[in-house]
Amino acid sequence: MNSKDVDPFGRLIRKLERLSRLDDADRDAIRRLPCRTRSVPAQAYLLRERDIPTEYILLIEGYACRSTMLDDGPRQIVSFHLPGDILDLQNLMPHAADQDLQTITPATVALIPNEGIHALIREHPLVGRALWFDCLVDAAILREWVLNVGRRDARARIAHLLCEFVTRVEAAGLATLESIHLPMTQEVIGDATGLTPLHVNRMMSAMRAVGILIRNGRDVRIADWAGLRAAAGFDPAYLRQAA
Amino acid sequence: MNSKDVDPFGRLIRKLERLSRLDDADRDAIRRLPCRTRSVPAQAYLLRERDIPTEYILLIEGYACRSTMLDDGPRQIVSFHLPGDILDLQNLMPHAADQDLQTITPATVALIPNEGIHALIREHPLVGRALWFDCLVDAAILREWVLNVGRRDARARIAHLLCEFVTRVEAAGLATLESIHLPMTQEVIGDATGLTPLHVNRMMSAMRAVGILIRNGRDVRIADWAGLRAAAGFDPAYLRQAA
DNA sequence: CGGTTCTTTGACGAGATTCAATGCCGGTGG
DNA sequence: CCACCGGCATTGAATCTCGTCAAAGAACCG
Repeated sequence: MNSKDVDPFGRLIRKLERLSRLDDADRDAIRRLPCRTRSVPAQAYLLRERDIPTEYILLIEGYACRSTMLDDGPRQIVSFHLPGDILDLQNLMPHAADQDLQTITPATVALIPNEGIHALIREHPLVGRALWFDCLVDAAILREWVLNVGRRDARARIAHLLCEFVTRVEAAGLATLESIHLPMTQEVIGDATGLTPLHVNRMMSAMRAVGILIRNGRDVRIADWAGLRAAAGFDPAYLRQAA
Repeated sequence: MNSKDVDPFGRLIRKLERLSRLDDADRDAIRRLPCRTRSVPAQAYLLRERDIPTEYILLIEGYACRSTMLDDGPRQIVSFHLPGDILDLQNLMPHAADQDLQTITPATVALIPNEGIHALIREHPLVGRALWFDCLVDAAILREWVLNVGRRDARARIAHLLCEFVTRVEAAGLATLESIHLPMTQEVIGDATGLTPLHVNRMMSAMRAVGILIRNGRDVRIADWAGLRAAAGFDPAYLRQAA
């Protein structure tokens, strides 16, 4: 048990403050949110399509994604989530989930009753504003994904995905460029880029061959950040975080 | 000049009320928003990447889209917009535009100074809430687009795009299924689906051949809604509007 | 160690792009 | 009112990227 465990809301607060100002009362209100925390294994479903959620899911540790299955065939991942993300804020508009939420690594989550968040937003407009901004950033990322999947070729698509992920992880203070460990398998990368895992493999091998990536066992790292960025045509402006 | 012209905010108010409750004071506040209206031709840029917007753009008549150009080559359209849509609500978070906004038909827009919208949100929380919900719906549409472009084949992709567009136009009360006229060229459809206009043409010819679409001169209409829906695997739940 | 999951390799096939031309519709001006 | 012009749609053939099939090898887990 380290100090992070006693404040499940630390990363959330830090993220919101990167987007918009909060005052002490706002931070306290967030910290007093009712919640229960759970540990879940990798590949666990946190929420399934058609479920009616009664709690918001705040990711505290580990990585997760949102995905849809196309008639039991191919899967499309539409977003990745980091510690500090509320995974289903869209649940603000009461509705059955229209996608699956799944961990990609072992994770711990905090479950917050709907009414807790609703009261927080009602009584703390600055928090509401920051959460709204967070939704806007998510939407900007989604627009970039449409572009990525729609118009880039396989190599650039994968490179762009990696650039975005690494930038987000770094901005969240979870790792540095050198120490970043990619938690996703080639299959997951394929599901996020609209490619088959086999083709992902070919492209990643090619990027290793030219020295952009290096591998250590199953662990892939970025060897040439400038090269990766160039391959992706990556411009981080849409992520709205100072480099 | 018909009665619609005198209330530029009518469609916006109607859309917001489909998402969340407003009271009389809210509606009045919207109607009193300062604005100037402009007529613009088809294919006109309303905002370009890197512009710093000072006014929100409310679409009053006609159709528009949001797009990005990939290194002066292929274009990706990431959303279509209907009358009643505010085209750059993300401008709530002050930032240079990261995409282009362009009309696809002749259109009329209302330009609303930033501070007008900001004051409206500050003083009318129900309006803020409805606008937030509107952002959530937009995000749901974007997630569906990622899936569309990432995992469906060309025919299903085009069919899905048409289903979504028609459903939105109908829900907004702009036309009925029978009377709908598609305002986009095959090139525009290609830019929205990540396909070349030539391939769009082949797929649309195929759909005409099996009786899903019919053409009258340059005007394409839907002849077999059930068939189109089936070809697309379309489920309108994500649009959050009662059928 | 043994089994499972993830990664890798090679050959082949399909769907989409590209290239090259032609045809059609609709608007404009003589 | 008709002829021309420009944008949009259409067609066919060649090419290429990515997907599919089949199988084996490497890494991690207990």
